[in-house]
Amino acid sequence: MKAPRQSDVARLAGVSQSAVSRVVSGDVDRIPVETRERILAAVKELGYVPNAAARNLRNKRNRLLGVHTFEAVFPHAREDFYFEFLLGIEERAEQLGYDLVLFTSTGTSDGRRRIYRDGTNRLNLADGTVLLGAATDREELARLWHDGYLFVHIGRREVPGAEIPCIVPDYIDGTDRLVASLADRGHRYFAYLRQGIEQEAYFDRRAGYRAAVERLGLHDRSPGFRGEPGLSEEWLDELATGPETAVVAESISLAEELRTGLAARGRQVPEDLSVAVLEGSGERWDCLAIPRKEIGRIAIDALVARVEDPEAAPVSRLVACDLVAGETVAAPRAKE
Amino acid sequence: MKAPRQSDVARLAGVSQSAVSRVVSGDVDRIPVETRERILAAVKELGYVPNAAARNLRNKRNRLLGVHTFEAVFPHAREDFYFEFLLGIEERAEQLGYDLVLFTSTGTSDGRRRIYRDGTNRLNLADGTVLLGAATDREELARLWHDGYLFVHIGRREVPGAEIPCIVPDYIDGTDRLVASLADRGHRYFAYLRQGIEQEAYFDRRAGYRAAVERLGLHDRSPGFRGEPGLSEEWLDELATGPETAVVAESISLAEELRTGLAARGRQVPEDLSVAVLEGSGERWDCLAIPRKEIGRIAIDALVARVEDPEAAPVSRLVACDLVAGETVAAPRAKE
DNA sequence: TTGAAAGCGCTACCAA
DNA sequence: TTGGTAGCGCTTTCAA
Repeated sequence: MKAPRQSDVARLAGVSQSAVSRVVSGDVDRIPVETRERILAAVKELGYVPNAAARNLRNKRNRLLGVHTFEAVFPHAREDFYFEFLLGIEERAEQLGYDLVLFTSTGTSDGRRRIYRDGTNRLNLADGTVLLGAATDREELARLWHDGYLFVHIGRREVPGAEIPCIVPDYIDGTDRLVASLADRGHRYFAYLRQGIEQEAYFDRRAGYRAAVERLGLHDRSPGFRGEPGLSEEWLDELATGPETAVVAESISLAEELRTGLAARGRQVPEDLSVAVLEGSGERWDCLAIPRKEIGRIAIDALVARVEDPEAAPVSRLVACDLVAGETVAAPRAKE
Repeated sequence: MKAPRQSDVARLAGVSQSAVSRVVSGDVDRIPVETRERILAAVKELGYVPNAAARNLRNKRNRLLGVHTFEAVFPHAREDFYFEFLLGIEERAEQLGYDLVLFTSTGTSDGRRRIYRDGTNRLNLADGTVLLGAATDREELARLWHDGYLFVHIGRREVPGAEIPCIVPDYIDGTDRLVASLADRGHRYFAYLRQGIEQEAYFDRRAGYRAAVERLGLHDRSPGFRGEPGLSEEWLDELATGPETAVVAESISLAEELRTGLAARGRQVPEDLSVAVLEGSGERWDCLAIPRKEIGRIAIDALVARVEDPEAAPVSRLVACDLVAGETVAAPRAKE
């Protein structure tokens, strides 16, 4: 019942162990057909299967890619956060013939998952790892990078002193195009609703917004544009009566708050005010769609490229976002 | 940039490699604190992390559990088929400090995943593997079992000549209890709607149904009870007018067909006829709920028990199903 | 064409 | 308490 080794196969076939190794690992060029068939027969008879651990040790390769999420995958998969990424990751890994390791072992009691635990990490089980998720501990990323691990991060993460390879939605360009499409429909007076989150992904949206406003000579006198988060009653009053005809919101919840506030003031979306959202939406908002599945695929490609060519330089990639038409944008209406 | 090994640490700390090994693998009893701290300092300075492949080769253990599904996980996760199982698997693996390998590499062009590919399999990457999914190739299971792999199968699978350890919902008992609960409410005349699927899980439901009918002295003259699948127009006519007051259906789709057919005959569920379903349901059917998450957890426990004690005998486990009350069962009404 | 042998990095046994 | 050393099963070089 013990697993047979190459030496067992070799003995049975009456050849040397190295011959067996050559045959089973497909380096078959210089082995006569007849010998090969004897070996293959012995392999079959004994039910020989190569020992993965030994191969890994020898080859420094695994055909194993890691997926590290900073919290449990499946509870969130349902909420679609990880889900689409994983879809792309799994699909591409399957196409390329890699297996996937889910790093689940380092969960802490608070539900977060760390990379290092007791100064050690298991990422080297895999040939390379995709990191994804919110609120990464930047120290860990920096250390990982310094330790020379092969990884890519989904979502932009800037860490001083390290150059993290990231696959990121191009929020700058996406936001810029979204604003441009509003301008195309005739909007000139804009307002921006900002969240209280200070993170790379939001910096990008703000940069894209500002760029479009300046380039297209649009007007924005909103607190959000000047850096103030949230939506005040005063601004709702302003929006209800002021010159603004289009609002760009960082989140669906802000957009919803806006719609409610406007309704209370007798204003409708999109008849009185057009609203677009800078994140994906299952509902009918006009919005920016993050191509999550594609990002997952690209992350695997980026990783595999480096696994298979260790000389290859780490690269970050921007992935274009789609503009999704909904029912919350219309042409501007002149206010009385 | 090359990963440091124990020998590097040893040199820096001025001790032998075996001392380093002892310290980093926690076998620390007989090492003076002072030495240990020197070693730990060297570990930290070099950023040493143990090589998983080497450990694995040496220890024959990985703290890695495999998950093999017979098709892609994520597309189906959404439909809730794999999802709840995986939730339990992930949760328990995390608690026990194991990582998970998703075997994605053996996808074939038709979307199915095999275990063996070119006579080889990668399951030995993991200490043990949970197999789950529909339509397993029984040959592969038999071979796996013969080759002495450590695995458990979610869902019952009988293979001649092999004794597959399975974690299965207890359909026999669950169906029996469901029928008993109908009988408790006063139902005596039953009908059974059978699918055209011949699989262990359905055999069990049928066995449980038969057992309850016989034990409780109930009546059933339905074709389904006698072995005929589907739901004919004739039977709908019979059910609309006959003595039956309760119907047990193997699937939601059969139950829906029934409801539609009865409605066409002026009969309502549950006023005229109570209906219970032998699978889970997001809707309002009275049904049997498969405790998927718990099964996932138990599968991991069963696997880990054997990983950690190779002497332990493989066991199959039955997991009790819950009866879920819906809106499709009522007390029987005397037919006019 | 074939085989002997040197490691891959680690653990654990045994001797000092 | 410490360290030398023998492998774990495999790949690959080098020599026959």
